[in-house]
Amino acid sequence: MPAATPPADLHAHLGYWLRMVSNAVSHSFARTVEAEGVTVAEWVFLRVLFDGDGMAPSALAARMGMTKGAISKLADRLVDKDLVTRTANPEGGRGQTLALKPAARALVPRLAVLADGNDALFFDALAPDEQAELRRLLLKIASRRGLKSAPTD
Amino acid sequence: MPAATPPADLHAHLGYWLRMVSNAVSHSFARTVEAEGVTVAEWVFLRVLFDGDGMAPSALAARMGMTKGAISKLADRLVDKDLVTRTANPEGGRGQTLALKPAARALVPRLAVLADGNDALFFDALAPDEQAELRRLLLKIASRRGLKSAPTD
DNA sequence: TCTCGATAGTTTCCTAGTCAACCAAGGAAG
DNA sequence: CTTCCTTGGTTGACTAGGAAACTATCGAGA
Repeated sequence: MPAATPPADLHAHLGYWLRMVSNAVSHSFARTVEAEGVTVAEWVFLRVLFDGDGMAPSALAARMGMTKGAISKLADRLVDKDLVTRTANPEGGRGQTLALKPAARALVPRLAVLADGNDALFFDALAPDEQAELRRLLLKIASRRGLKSAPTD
Repeated sequence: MPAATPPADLHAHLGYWLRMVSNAVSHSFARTVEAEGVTVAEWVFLRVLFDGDGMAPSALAARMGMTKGAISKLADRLVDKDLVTRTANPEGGRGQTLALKPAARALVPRLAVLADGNDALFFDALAPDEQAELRRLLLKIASRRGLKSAPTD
């Protein structure tokens, strides 16, 4: 009888390559936005708030796929940076509203440009039709698995 | 003149979808291997050591794309779990050798099965030729950007 | 043979998350 | 009206990793 089959190589898994490329893209983007004094999670936070300004933390948590606790701390940081306001429900109840300050509203478009540039940096290695194909495949997996919230890490 | 063009939507970026799918795959895998009492980084560590047993920490760091510090701590944990031995250079010098203990050698194939299963869980949403295409595209990006070390987070 | 620079590993500090316990505040059912 | 359950948000304990300072060793060149 033959020797036991060796365990699958790391490189055999699509998940491996996905993680490798994804990490490289995210890491590069993190370095880039650092110049604007912001983290990737903060960028997502601000971008979500840019449309639909005035959201509850819980809504952001759902939208960003993070826990309430993480959003709470993230909001703290952004308030400290004078980018976001946190206003309690006027009727004294619970529930608060997070909204962008003007500085953030001015910042988001600049960050968007950086995001575009970072995307191009990696995906311009592919021809336009290949980019479209990659998008299609990723969306197919995402929809099959019911993924909907934004990744941030 | 028209209103200023709005900043690109989060979903417009390929990096967004890449991160979303990658995170989902990794998170799912993390949950899975948890049953074997191991983290994803530990799995990669053990798998790398499975071939080429007896490696220096620095070699592992390079191979896994992690810092020396992270490897040092990772090795600590695995030694604590009785999966890895850390032997100092017999000649008293610096440089040490990390190697798998029998328990780890038995564990790796089980983890490999879990890795196979996790990959299938997500990528079976694609037809075989689509899987091949996805692999080709990811490899193309990885090679263009000179990515070579294993991702672990 | 000294010295200095590169290399190997560890350690400390920091960041950014999760998880789970907690503290309201609402609202429904009795 | 009151009791309880649920929901919104904060906090504290914990984890994993990066960066950089630190320690120790090796080796090359004067």
